[in-house]
Amino acid sequence: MGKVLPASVLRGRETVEIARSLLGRLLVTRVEGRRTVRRIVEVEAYDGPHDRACHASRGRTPRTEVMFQPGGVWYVYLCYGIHEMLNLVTGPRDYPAAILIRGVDGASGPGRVTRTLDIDRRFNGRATTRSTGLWIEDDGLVVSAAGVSATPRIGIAYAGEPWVSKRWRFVWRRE
DNA sequence: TACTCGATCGGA
DNA sequence: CCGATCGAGTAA
Repeated sequence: MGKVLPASVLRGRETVEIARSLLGRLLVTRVEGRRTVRRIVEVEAYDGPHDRACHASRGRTPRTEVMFQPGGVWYVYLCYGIHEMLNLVTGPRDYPAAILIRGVDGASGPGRVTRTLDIDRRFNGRATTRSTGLWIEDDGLVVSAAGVSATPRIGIAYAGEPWVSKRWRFVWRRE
């Protein structure tokens, strides 16, 4: 395995860059003794109160409260009444930002990621540490820039310009 | 309380 | 293309 990704690297302001750097890292779960390890291959950044695609752009509400915490906790919410969405909160305290995990090895799509790994809202607000059962590891794998593509984010047409056009979705295609 | 709509997915 | 399915957010 690798080293647990420390919260300190998630508390920087460069959420978009942090998102890109999550590609190739390992998403690890440990629930009731069962362990899963999946490499992250697709992510999306939701960066700050001005980003109209970011849930927290409407202000601090019970649901978005977790996004205002310092980076290093999970934000998990229910989408379309069916799908659990797994996000990693980033940035300093009171700066709402998060990274949606959209794909891992063998699971493409945010709803499939959580269904495959049995991740749901019970992880909301928990830290990204071993003790919570859901964390990220870095095993040193190098992801070459040539294998990473940046595209607009999915399903956020309502956000309008310039947010719909921001290329804040990152997909890693292995060579 | 009464709406509307969504960071999606699977099936027709 | 469309329905599923439910909770957050808003207006009243």
